Amino acid sequence: MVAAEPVSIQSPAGIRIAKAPSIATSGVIPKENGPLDRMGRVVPFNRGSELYSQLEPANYLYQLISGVAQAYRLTADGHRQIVAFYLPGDLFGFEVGKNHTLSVEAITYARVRLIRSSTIMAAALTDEEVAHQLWISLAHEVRRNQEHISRLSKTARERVADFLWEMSKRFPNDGTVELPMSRLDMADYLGITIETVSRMLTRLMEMSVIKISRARKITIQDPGLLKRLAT
Amino acid sequence: MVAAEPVSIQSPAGIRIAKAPSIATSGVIPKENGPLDRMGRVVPFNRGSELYSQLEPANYLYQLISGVAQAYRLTADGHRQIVAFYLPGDLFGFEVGKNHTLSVEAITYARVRLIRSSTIMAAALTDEEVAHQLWISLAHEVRRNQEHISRLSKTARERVADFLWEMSKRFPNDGTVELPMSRLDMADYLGITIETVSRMLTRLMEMSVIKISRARKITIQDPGLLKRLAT
DNA sequence: CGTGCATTTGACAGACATCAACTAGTGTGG
DNA sequence: CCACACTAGTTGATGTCTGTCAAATGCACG
Repeated sequence: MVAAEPVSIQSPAGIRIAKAPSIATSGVIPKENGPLDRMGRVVPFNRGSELYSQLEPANYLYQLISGVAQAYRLTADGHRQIVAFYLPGDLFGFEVGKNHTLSVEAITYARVRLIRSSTIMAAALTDEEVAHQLWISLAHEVRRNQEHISRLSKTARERVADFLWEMSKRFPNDGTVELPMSRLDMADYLGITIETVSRMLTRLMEMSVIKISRARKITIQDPGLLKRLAT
Repeated sequence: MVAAEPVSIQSPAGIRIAKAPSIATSGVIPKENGPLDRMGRVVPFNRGSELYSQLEPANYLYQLISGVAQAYRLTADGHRQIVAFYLPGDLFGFEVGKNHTLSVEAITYARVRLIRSSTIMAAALTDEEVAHQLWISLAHEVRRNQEHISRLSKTARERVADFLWEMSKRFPNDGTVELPMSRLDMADYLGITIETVSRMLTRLMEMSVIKISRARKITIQDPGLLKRLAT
């Protein structure tokens, strides 16, 4: 039962969040009132702590209540590929085999609902709402992955522009985005280097497409052009 | 009812397969005896014909019985990104919205089981086997997409090597692979140009990792090295 | 007000794309 | 059945984009 009690091991409630920058990601509205709300239990994770790890047995499904998490894969040669960012409402952790193939870590303080796979599978057989919710969540994950695949065969500028565009849609705080992730996270997600990410952001700024107040606080000044640059 | 009767419009039974090259993809063993075998109906598609298209209403789920298909997205600037290759047994076509976000076309003659989404969803609520099969298929698609995301942040040589490695696993004809797709298809899947695909294949051949009998008939001579080159 | 990490900027090198020409394999028509 | 035509695939020369290495700057926290 490796993953049975992640809280007590990885993020004891009450511990202050280490090195948390003053980022208002907590302002993201948690998705509410799904049919899963009464299942499982909610567990808090501190920034940087792992929800689960590659090769670990997969017995739970995870629903993000608040905060942001990232799923990544470490290759033998030390490279890290971030496969997805998870936002409130996202359901993840389904596996075809017995074990997880990705690691997932919280990149901000996050509250996560853990539900036993067996429990949810049983519930889906009797409760149409649960089945529907599961279906929608999986289909969403498939679609986001497909979009990311498209993103990864674009130029660096297009990837960065597309990334900002997606983030501005997923964090609907008018035209300003508080990025919860570092440049390195963005780079590992977009399959480019941090230097290239930085350069492309600078170029977008020079083109007056965006305004960079602080490194992680970015305002979309010309959404139309940004979208077009994302192709 | 755009997609209601694809056969009669797109691939009338009895018509000879246009320009079919002498490729033995029909040798791939169709997956057998799933719980879906009695649902829907089986429809033949000729090489090059569309199973469904981007923006079309999504009312069906598709299960490939035999042959090979590819899912792709066309962008405004004319670029084509192939998101996935589907092989016998694969289930696809689930969408979160009302319409498809990808187009899917057969790249060999293919037999495809079409099942109404509403039918299969209803069946999943009463039949545990159907629910399980659906779950497994979706999870497989998620995993394959995740692996493709990893693939797309590698070097060209690694992408090609990884591609060959995957194909040799998915078409288990001992060490020889009959590729059903063109170099252009491979390029659009791997996010590189046909010239680069060709050069990397040549390099792998020069390294004695593979042997290229004909352009699409490739023998893996050194599986260990191929896997290592795929990183 | 420093200290340390995150981010940006610069110079240069390497990988891949592009443009162009050539070769080989496949289907067609005599 | 063979020759031709056409498309698919390969190879070469060159340019551009992105990676790499190095250094400077800025921001958050103590």
